Amino acid sequence: MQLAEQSVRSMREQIVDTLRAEVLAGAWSNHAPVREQALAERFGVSRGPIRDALQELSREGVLVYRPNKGVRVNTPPAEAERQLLQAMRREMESFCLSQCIDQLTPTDDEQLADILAELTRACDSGDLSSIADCDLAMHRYLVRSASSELEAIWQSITSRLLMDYSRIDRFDQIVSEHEAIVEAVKQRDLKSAQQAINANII
Amino acid sequence: MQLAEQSVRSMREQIVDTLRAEVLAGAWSNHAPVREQALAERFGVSRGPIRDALQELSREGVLVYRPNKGVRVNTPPAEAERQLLQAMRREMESFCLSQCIDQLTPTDDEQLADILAELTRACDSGDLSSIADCDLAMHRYLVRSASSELEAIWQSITSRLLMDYSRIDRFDQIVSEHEAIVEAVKQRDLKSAQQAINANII
DNA sequence: TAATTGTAAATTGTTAACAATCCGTTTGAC
DNA sequence: GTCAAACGGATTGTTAACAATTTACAATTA
Repeated sequence: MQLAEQSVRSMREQIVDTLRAEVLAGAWSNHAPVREQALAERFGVSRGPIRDALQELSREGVLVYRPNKGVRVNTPPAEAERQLLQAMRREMESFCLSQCIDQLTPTDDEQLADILAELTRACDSGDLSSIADCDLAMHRYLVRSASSELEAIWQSITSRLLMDYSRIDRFDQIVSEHEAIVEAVKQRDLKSAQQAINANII
Repeated sequence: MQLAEQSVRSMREQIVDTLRAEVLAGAWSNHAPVREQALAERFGVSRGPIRDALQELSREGVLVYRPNKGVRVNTPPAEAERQLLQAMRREMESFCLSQCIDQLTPTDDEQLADILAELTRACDSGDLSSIADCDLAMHRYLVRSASSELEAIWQSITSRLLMDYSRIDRFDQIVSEHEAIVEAVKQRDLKSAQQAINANII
């Protein structure tokens, strides 16, 4: 029953996560409008939860909402904006590390190691969508450990930054950068962890 | 007809703005849950648009959503979080000033002067809710002038900061600080304007 | 032919009814 | 008397139908 409760609750969240991943993976054109009815049939629900999800993604910056015209995929931020957003993201994640690093448990270390393992697997198989998912999952884990409050802001910033995720190459580099993060966190070495995070967010 | 279109469109936005202002003015308890039906009757609409508005305010950090239990007023951020949010807000507004200041027109100067006049009036009459509105309106004007994209993030940060708006005293100081901002902007003096903004965000 | 108006289909916005869940209270067993 | 299960009202979650708006296309006119 707990599981049912969870899944019922997370229906909107589940739709949001699915759609976000698809948009950030570049699966959607930003010219064709997004149709509510089609999504409703695809997910097997009515238009209500779909509208909720689209609204949330609009607020997040992944989609753009226009009155009476539905939503379309947002355009990437301009270069200057992008630099600001990256600076803010670094600031947030450095802060979150400083807040949570001394309260993490071996269980957290395992979770991070699991994410890293999955990221490695994704890089080996070249699954771009999965790589992006794992990459974000690790950063999100650290943000959420520090403050669930900040997670929504972090997501807004990160989603906008990833609207042109042009850095999915150099798989080995992605893996090694995240290895450095996990290792520094495991050692509870704040400075090194912050450096590793800053090196990863480029 | 254009007016009708606008008002129809902004129904949710209107509800959001009204409720946000009330919560930030401290008009709502954070213990009593918010009831959808009551709000629907108050605004003369059905629960649908109300739910949309509550969802948006939840994502913004003003309210907190709990599955099957509705929403309640959020609690203010912890001190460390607050400092991070303030640093981010300064960074955003400084950036927005640098982006927009050279493209502002005399019309913009007038608009800012209007907001300042209203703020002065609100301070004279001691209308706390109106003071907060005008204060935010001026900062929002500058953010929006630089990038409508950033406005949503700015709103998330600012709303959370204002969850304990304890600084509504020293009316004269609020007015003079905003006078300094408007004057520096009018002179197109970026450095001074940024200083004035930083002095105002404390 | 080009522009404009009219019309119908498609789409979004809103509503009210229904289903599922939560919460306080009562009932019953021990 | 105490605790737990069950009942009932209240509230949120979801759905389908209806209203309003947009869009595409055909018909009309200059």
